Amino acid sequence: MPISSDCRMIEPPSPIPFKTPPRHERGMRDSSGWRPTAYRSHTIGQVVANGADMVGSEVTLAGYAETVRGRGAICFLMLRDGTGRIQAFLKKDNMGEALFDAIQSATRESTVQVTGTVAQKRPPEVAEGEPSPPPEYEVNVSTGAILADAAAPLPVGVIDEVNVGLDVRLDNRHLDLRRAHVNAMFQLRAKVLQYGRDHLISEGFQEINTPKIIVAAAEGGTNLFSLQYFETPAYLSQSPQLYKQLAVLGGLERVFEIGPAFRAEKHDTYRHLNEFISFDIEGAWMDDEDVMGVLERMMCHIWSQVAANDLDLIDAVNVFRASQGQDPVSVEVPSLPFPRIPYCDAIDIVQAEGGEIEWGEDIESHHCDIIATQYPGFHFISRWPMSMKPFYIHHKEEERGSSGGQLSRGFDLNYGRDEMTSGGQREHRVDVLEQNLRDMGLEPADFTFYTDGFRYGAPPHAGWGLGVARLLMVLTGASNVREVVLFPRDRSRVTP
RNA sequence: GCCCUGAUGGUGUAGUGGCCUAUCAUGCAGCCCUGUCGAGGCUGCGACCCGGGUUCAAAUCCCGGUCGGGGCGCCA
Repeated sequence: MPISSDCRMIEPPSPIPFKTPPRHERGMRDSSGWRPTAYRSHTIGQVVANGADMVGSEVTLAGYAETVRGRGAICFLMLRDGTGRIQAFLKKDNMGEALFDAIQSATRESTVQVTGTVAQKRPPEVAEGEPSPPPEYEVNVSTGAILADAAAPLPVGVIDEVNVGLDVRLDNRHLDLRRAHVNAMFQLRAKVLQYGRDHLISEGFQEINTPKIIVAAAEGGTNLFSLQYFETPAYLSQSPQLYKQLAVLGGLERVFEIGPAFRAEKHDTYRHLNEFISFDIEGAWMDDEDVMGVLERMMCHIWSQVAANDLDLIDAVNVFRASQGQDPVSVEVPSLPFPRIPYCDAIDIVQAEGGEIEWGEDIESHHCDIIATQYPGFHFISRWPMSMKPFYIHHKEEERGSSGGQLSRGFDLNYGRDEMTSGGQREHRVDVLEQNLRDMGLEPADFTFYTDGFRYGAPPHAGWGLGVARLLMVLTGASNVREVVLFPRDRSRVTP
């Protein structure tokens, strides 16, 4: 369409003269500090928030055509960008007829640029006795351009209330993301990572990055994806475990990493993916209790910051939930400390409620359901049997379980039935590490890539790994991790 | 890998052997309308996952396949 070739380019940015209240509209970004760009003089959010002061001034806006209501010689275009939503009012008399017709017949979700003057919108008719809504503002368009046409029909409706299957949504994630509640979930994800970072940095942790292409497993157990690294067979990392420990051994004291982990397991559940983002920390001179403290303080910080700053995003999620007949989610800041349930006590709880489990067996999901009835929020399950933990977990000889089995300093953080975090104090004595390997039927000579790091002095240390998507599930009420992962990778999905 | 369950216009659905030339919503297309705002009115468009079988007759029953959903297992 020739019209798209003459879209208006904006002069270079000037200082922003606005004081925008944060988040004027549910789920929209605060753009009060955003500068003009080549394609717009203002964000829609800036005009919506400052409309009263801007009446009569000319603005150029750009966004997605959410709806186009043609009325013959006039036309209402609801324009949306990531910061807000505003009505553009087009009158055939006020602009070129070809442009008017082009915009009036634009398909939904086409991107459109308009230039016009800000005006107060005529108030909608309200029923007798109803209060008039607060004044709103619109743009009386004098010129514009269609930047990119959207094909019709859309595979996923952006404002339709029809519920769309997850598979169709993920195949069209770029469109799915335009939906308010989905967009809000990913804003929340960024906030959770931001607040988590803020908190760890405030406790002296520094951010690191570790390699994801490795030659040997950083730890045993799970299956790895193999690949060819030039002439060498290699794998994708399943955990930063070894590397964050080496960083601590190297004197970085307190480190964290937010990065991908890959596991070639054929699991197919709402809470597992084959590529996921793991939020890991490791700290020197710490034991399991110390890092549990870091974790619960971080959780508390994240939840209280979301409660203070981002409830509009939660609201956006709840609006959608209400349309689907689901209960709203709420942000209840957890109190400190989180309950600590030693493994032995957890077994007692499950047994007392009729669950079948013996000391030394794993606490499975249906057991967690039982525990969660008594501890519905965040809770630690600590001091697991050494036999159930990897060789690098620390133990103290004298700490024995109710049946006499060796306990470890490994712990999990659960919420409800789901495991959020696994962590523990690490074994820093190389001779004990090697004995642990032998106890588990493994050959120390096969693990020198790991144990060699411990031969030159090692601080006692501890750490944990947190599944970011699982945390988001708790915060947003999502029932599947795929909801809160942009482009999830599971057993049957490698695209888009 | 196991058990259960499902596949109908672009999307979400109704439909338990003949009443299906397939329901409804949304969508899409066209027309009318110079202030709509969940716009409205009118007219259209568009679907039974694939292959085989049973039957006079299959969206519907059977078999196989493909692809989903739920539960579980596997999973530091």
